[in-house]
Amino acid sequence: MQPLPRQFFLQDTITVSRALLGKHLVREINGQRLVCRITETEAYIAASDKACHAYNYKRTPRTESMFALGGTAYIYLIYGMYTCLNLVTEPEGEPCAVLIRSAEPVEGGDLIARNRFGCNMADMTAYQKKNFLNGPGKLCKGLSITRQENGLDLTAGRALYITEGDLVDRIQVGKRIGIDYAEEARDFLWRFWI
DNA sequence: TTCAGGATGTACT
DNA sequence: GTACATCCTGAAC
Repeated sequence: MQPLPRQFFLQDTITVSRALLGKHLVREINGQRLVCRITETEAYIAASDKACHAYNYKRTPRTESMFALGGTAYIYLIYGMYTCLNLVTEPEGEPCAVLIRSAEPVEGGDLIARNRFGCNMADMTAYQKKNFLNGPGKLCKGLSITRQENGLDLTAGRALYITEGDLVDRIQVGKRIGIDYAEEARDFLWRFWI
């Protein structure tokens, strides 16, 4: 399966956020292929969004990769111990991105389970199954995504990329999570899930 | 099943 | 020094 092309990521951020639902996120590491289906996303848009790290085009070492053109990975450390994966959107110089909040395994499930819990999928408890990849930090842990992948080109078809997945028809919309500090932006309906 | 609290380090004031 | 696009544990119910 081919990686989605540059053009996909250069679209409007909300459009990309919705379009990413059902797509497959592919992680290649140590010659292994880990694939999961994206089920929840959030949009972050520099120009209008106080919750965006690059709000008002604020450029810092951390936000640098958000300024790259669409199709770049923006990965940062949160709360001192977890990483979050974002896919940069829009043309170069527009620091916008989509946070991948949750997913479900499609291929390489045992390897993902080992990254998460140190056991195969069949040995996971009911609680672990329910909390497998349903959060941005959990997803990165399961797919072995770290800040080393920050700035990576998602269209090159190596290490990390997106492919066509499943068609999706009932998209849910709501407020974003964990950004109560962001004044009016906390009420933007920029979270999408299946 | 829900809830409070702590872990932990980087970015930015 | 403070806040943070989170997650896990343990206790109460």
